[in-house]
Amino acid sequence: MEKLEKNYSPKDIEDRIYKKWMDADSFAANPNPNKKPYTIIMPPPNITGKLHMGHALDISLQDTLIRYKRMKGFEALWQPGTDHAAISTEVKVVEKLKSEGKDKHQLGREGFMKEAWAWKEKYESNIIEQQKKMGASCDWSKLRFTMDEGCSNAVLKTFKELFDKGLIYKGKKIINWCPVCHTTISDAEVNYEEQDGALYHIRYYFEDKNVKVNGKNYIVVATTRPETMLGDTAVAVNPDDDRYKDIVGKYLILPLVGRRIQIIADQYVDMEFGTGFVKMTPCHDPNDFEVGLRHNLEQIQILDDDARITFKDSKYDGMDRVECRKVIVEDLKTQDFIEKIEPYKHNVGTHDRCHTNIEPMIKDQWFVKMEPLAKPAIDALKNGDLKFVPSNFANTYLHWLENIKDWCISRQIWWGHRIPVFYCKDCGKMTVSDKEVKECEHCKSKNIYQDEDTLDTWFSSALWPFSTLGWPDTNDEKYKYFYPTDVLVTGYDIIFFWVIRMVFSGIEQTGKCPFDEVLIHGIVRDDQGRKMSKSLGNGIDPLDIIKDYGADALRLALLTGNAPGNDMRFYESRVEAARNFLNKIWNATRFIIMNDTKELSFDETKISQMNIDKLEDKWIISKLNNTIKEVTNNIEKYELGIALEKIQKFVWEEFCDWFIEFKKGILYNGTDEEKEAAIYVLKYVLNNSLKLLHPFCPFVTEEIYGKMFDDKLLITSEFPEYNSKFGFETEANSLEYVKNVITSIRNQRAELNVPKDKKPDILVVASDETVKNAYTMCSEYIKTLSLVKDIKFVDKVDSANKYITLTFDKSNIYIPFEELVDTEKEKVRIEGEIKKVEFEITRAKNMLSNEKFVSKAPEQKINEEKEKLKKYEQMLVDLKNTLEKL
RNA sequence: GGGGUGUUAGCUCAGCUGGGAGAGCAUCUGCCUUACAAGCAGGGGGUCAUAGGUUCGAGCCCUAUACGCCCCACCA
Repeated sequence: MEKLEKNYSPKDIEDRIYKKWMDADSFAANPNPNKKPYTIIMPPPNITGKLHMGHALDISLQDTLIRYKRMKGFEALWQPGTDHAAISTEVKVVEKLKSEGKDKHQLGREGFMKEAWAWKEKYESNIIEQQKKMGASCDWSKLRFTMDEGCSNAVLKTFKELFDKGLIYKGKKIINWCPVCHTTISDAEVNYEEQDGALYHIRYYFEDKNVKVNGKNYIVVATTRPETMLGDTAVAVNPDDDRYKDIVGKYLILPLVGRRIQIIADQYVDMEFGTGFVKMTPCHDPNDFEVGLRHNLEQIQILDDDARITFKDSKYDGMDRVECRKVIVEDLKTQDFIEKIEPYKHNVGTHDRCHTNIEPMIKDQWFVKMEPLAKPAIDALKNGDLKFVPSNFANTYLHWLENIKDWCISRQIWWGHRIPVFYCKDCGKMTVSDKEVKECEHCKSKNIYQDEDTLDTWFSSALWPFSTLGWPDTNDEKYKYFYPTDVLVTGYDIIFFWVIRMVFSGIEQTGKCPFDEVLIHGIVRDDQGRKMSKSLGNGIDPLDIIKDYGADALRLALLTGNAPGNDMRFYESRVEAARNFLNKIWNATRFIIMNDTKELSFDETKISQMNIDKLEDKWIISKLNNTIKEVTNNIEKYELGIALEKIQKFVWEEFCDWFIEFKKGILYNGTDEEKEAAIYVLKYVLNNSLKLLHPFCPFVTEEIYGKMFDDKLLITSEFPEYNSKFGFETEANSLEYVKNVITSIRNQRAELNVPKDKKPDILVVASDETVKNAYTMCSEYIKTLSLVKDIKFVDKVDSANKYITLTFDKSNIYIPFEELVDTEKEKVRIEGEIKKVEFEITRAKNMLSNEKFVSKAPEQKINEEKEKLKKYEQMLVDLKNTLEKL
């Protein structure tokens, strides 16, 4: 066995260990009839930049699960890949080109695509490097990309099938337009931001000067976007609004424009708000658009793709939308059309990628008809085919699906999957195909051209769970074996974007829900609870943390004490604590190696050879055994934070602080046989601890395991199993009793400031054989760990005032600190103890005398209380005795 | 407006199906004890937001209130 450095130093080991796994092909997962499959598909990171803390959490969770399942004997596939991230990437590439003095349109579609692919190559490899640094054990040989050939085939196939079923259609509808990115975006990509604006109250005069309302010959409409009045084609009131019943159907003259528009009645209008009149701009407001359809209103488009005004033969034509607003307001003021202007805060839709205010516009776009697709996705959840962890996210999921609108999937950008629709210049008909198209399928003309638009990025990621596994080839072995996948791990922020779309696409295309469970995690925030963002500059690069503390420490920091679905704050001190823990286990190993002078062999398959005769051996093995059971249980329920806390507690407290301390006496002064036995148990516990820990902090555990256990690989070892033979309940209880004794003596020493070199004999009065045995068997430990010279059993002591008295269940300890005992203080202390015990007795008595408790509580609980009562009553007698003697 | 969620130690958070409140950090005391000062030993610190209710028993379940956060809708 090699020696270990004094301090754990992650940077010396992590890259080397990762290479070791790669060389051994440990991450590979392939269809294997002898094993059960376990599959996680990685949410593909966008190739727009580097990974952030959120990714680090995502990776840590998935890697922990996949490593655990791998060790549990599953053929565990973690399918990696990246996402082309259509608009986001296109924006980045355009920016890059701009900085080089190039222009997208100059380059042309082909030239631009070349640049974009180069970008992809570069950023994809960065991302993969980072994932490897994190310890991600994905099967890299299966790396995929949403625009690779297989995924593209899946997209074409899906488009074609949905089109043939009538679930994809082209239509002129109102959509969200980003004037900067020059593309439509889906409803999900619109973010509403509160902005300061104004509510402009504008007078619209009646055409017929004789018509009056409230004694005036005009009405007042309120708007936040006065420039849109150029596209007004009506004014609406609520049909139940008694104030305006008489004027419905009358005509108004649009100020500045002179257009004749009618007053219509529609339920959409809220009578309570403002004046009760709403101007209708069907082309530039989604609600007005709907009203317009109901009333056959004229649609007048007044904005172009740059959000400049298009209003022929007017001074406004060609003005920017913001500029035009000022001019229009000025003109309205001059001509006395403005009633008033109020400051007004309101929500404005912005593009989530570039934060530009979006403009609703009517355009000819491609849509997915959602209602028929949503229903099976709703059913999947209701049937239990799909589960969320934590379960409350199911509400979010259902609410979205139950209120779903059609999904606009066409984008006016180049980077993405081009819509597989071809138009014939001769017959004018469309050809939709998942194969190469050479001619019009209707008239066989070769005079065809392809739709210029590409698909929403989520269209391809929706297929990710099966497109990565070989679909549409349903005979692909990977698909047959690994699909449907087991769990999807992702943040709650993309349930709408991604999770839902994968579910309905999976059900529609493969007939199966693509995963059984969705494990939702929260956002990693900064130490003040703010979202990490570029604009705030408060982001922490996972790589910086790894450089300082190692990936294992980062993983532990992210996983410890974190509950599914909850946000967490990231503190460097958390990482430090994690690193300290790793150093602890590192040094425990070092201790074992140093004391294993004969380099004894250890065969983990032959536990029966182990000599488990000491009390502390049975105790630690029983503790370990229980830890294994609980931790397994926690991991299976995705309670990784709890699992990790339990392992850490076991390793640090039970193993290091107690067990190793117990064993020091034997290792320093024991016989060879005793030493050998001790080393074996130490190795056994360490071996199992490493296995329990490996899924969480793979590097350091693998490193230690390699040094300790013949250079075998931990990653492919078996996860510990609960062993019913290792209960040892009685022995474990005895040792816990002794621990309590040791702690109590230490406590008194500390309270009284007893110097270390003062080692008294202690007197023990024990009323029970088991207790007495515990003292005898552990006498050496009590002596060493609580600095006691000797333990003497006596029947009683005459006078207590020479002693500090400690009372336990069925035993009392008397420590002769004659000159240190302040009788008065000691009395106060004992009286305090008596009060505590009396409180307990009262509590137990009350419970047991409560008829309802006795008749309704489970028997086990009642017996427990009876036991407690007995124990405390005995202790009370002992304490009172002591007090009397003082 | 609808939905979700939070309020537990000085700070950040755990607390599984209801059965005597936990961790890390911080803090105080004493220790350079030959695995580890990235450590050891010991201590202090909580009316589990408030008010009701269900229950033999509530941090946990129900109702209401207060304050906070998130998501959806997007009233011109």
